[in-house]
Amino acid sequence: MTLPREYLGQDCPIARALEIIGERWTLLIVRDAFYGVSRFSDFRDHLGIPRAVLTDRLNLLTGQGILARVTAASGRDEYSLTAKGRRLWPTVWSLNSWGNEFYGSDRPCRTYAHNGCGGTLAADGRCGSCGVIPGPAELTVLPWPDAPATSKPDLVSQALSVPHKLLTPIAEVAAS
Amino acid sequence: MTLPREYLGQDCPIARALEIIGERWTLLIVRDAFYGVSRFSDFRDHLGIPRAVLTDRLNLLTGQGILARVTAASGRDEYSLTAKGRRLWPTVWSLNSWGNEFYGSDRPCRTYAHNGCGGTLAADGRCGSCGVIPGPAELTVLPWPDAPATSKPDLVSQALSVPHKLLTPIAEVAAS
DNA sequence: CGTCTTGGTTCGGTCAATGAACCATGAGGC
DNA sequence: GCCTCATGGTTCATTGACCGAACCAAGACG
Repeated sequence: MTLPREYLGQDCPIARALEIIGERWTLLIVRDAFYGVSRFSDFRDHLGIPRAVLTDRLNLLTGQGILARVTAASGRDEYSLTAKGRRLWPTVWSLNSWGNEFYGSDRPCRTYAHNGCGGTLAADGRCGSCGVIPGPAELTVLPWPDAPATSKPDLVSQALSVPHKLLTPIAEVAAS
Repeated sequence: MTLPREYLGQDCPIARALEIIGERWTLLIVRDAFYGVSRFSDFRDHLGIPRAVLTDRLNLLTGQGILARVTAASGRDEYSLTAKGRRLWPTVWSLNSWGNEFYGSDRPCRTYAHNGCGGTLAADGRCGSCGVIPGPAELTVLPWPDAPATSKPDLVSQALSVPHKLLTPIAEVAAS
């Protein structure tokens, strides 16, 4: 039985990469992992993905060593990006940049700030102030200026309504 | 009726980008367009994609202004990347880089050379000699060293068995 | 002991992908 | 003109992935 996800006969690293992360939802899960999302229910609530599909994708990503699954002391499973997963940041950023350039005009969107110098990330991934290309651990995602606080009720949307360092866990938000 | 390709409710440029180029085959078509593939039959032969799906994807990509369709004097349709499509190079490159880093060990793969200085492109997209990050128009794709000339019979594979500048049309290969 | 949360699995229905067959147009040979 | 082939599709039946809703098991909590 051949794998259903396979692009047959493509001796190409792009095809190989897309076999792993090219399925529906997969890169959005990775994006949320960069935001610090780690729990099944938070992925579920933020993405609106069917549970069965989320189970499948999390198993695939952990099986490929992109996410690491740890059962926390509380008994809840937690998922976090491995080094291999964090190497997907250029891909995630390039999609963000392209989507923002060609489809972001109708609505302003989140921006990314370089932790050290406070500069804003430009389309090419460089910090607008100091010119370096920061990795995800050096970035803070900022809400768009006129973000309505009531945009969405889920924990992740609430956590991202204030500046949030990438790769740091989504904190429990105190009831307002 | 909601669009089947939509990620509902995601106010995010990444989700927006994936709605357009996140479907199966789409980014491989874009990759081939960077290689200079322009004809329906060449995409078909190189990718092994079902005709109906290729029709659908080419219509989608031209509808979104990523590819431009021109009916050549010969009567054949030709597809080429627009400026918006060429802005997908960072995404394509990042996937190539990630796939090569984590899944390329079993088999060496194509490398990319910077036209000006001849340096080889590193994983971060920089030219190994001069340090700039070249765009696709400044790159040449090189076959892997021990490439068997008989690897695949289709025109595109043959054209890529010798060094080939990106974005230049796949030339007719003279019979050997 | 009953209820709630978490993290799933199962199931029927729907929709997209697949491969094979069919078709329309235009070019070239004769 | 007539036949044939290449190109660029469309149509169709089958398969498989995605979907939402329902169900389930284990642990926390009262």
